[in-house]
Amino acid sequence: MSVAKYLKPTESELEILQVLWEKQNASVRDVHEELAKVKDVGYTTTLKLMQIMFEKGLVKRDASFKTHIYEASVSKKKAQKHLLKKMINTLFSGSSTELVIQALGNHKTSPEELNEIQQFLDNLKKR
Amino acid sequence: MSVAKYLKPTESELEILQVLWEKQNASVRDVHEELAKVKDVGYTTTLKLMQIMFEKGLVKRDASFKTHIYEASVSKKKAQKHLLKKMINTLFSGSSTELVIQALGNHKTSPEELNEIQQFLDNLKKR
DNA sequence: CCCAAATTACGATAAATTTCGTAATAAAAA
DNA sequence: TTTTTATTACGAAATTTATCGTAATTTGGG
Repeated sequence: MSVAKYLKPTESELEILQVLWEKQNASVRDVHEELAKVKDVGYTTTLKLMQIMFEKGLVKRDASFKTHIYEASVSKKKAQKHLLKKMINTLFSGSSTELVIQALGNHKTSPEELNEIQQFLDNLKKR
Repeated sequence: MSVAKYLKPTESELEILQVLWEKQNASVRDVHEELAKVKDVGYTTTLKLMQIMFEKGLVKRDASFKTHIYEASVSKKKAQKHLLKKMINTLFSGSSTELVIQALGNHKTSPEELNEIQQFLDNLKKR
């Protein structure tokens, strides 16, 4: 196996993970109501997706009560790290510098944020 | 329509675009041989995918000869811009700074590259 | 205890993606 | 010209993802 399945969320799965990362843990209804704000989708669709995610190991759940409580089994940071790396490799010839420059160039970044990044760079160089 | 289809390449389509961006233009065989280096896949599969990409408008092709010559119809830069933006929104709460720090933190970046980025930042601040 | 409301389980279907075999076509070689 | 070789076209099947209706289950209220 090249990469574990839980690091390859689909679009819909990622949307659900978003909610779980934000709320820490949530029932299907909680998640569904968040999704329903921005998406026209049925409750059982969300339920089914979350059940599948459970089978894949993408989420954990506490089933001791009628209403199961779900939680992401991958941290947001880990997912970010993995997907970012993948993007750097597939779209930026493996160069994180290229990606950084692209990211800063395309989006308007405030002076405060630029300072923050510069400070971060300075710290990196010190090591 | 929310987003044009050509900005939503699938995994396999992205692999093919990689090759086309690198080679500028290429026949199905050219592309296939590149893919075959890293992937076990049949020739007609690559062909079919490229035909579908043509129908979607993801690639252009010159069919005046028997062997059609393909070319990406989206620039690498444009695809980078779009997919990066999408990732920032879905995974980094819309903050490019967050993404940048994550990207630099996770990958070992050489002092030369760090300097390059700093220079880039300085130029950004001047405007 | 029984019922109503909410939830999960299940299964079927649809849609999109990926795969490849076979046939048709074109070009090059003999 | 005939044969061989390479390529494209076509269509079907397999796989993955997304959708939702209906049935079964659980639980809290009356």
